Amino acid sequence: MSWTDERVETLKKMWAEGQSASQIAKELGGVTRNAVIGKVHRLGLSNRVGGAASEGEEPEVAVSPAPTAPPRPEPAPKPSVVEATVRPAAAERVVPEPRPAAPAPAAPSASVTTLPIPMRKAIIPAGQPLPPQPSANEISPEALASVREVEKHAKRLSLMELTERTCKWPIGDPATEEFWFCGLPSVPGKPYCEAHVGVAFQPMSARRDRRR
DNA sequence: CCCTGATTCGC
DNA sequence: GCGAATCAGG
Repeated sequence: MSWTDERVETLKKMWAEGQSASQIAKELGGVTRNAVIGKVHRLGLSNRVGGAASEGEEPEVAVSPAPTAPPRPEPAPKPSVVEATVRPAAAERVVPEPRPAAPAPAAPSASVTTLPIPMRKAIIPAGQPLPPQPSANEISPEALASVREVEKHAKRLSLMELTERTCKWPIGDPATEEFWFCGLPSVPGKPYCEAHVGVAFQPMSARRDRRR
């Protein structure tokens, strides 16, 4: 592969957006991140922003006002399909992506930290109706408990911190602060970790047998 | 170990 | 000019 004008354009664009060299390399294909970095330097667009020089990461918010397509965890095999109970005023939904994640206030018990009693909205997000959530009874109680246990140890990654080797299972309510991605090591080739693969990919028979 | 960018240097 | 190897770091 060679650096055609088009490929260079993609490189410039992505680099400007703050994409990492490896992500750019994947996008372009046929080149390694080293090649991308080498090219970036030759093009003289090294330090992305005037300031900072050293060190590794943290996308540093807002470098570009109009990001094209924010990388999102592939829609992937939907964790448990749905019998979405469309809510009344669900008219203006913007995110059609079905998501797993439990509606329950996550791990309530010990997670109560030391906060007074602020956010009430944290419990009732109101506004945008939540995407269809797989009802708890879609999976066996044991499995559910097991997953909950694992989720306590989740790495709690943000969208930007996800990689091909991190579990992309969302935990919590996207409308609140109580939201993050599992982040544990994903099963090679799968988008989720061992525990979440278990609840995400269920044999049809098992699912049917469990339905009421 | 995973990942990041930076540099070097033979081709 | 190119990019693998290597370095330095989180």
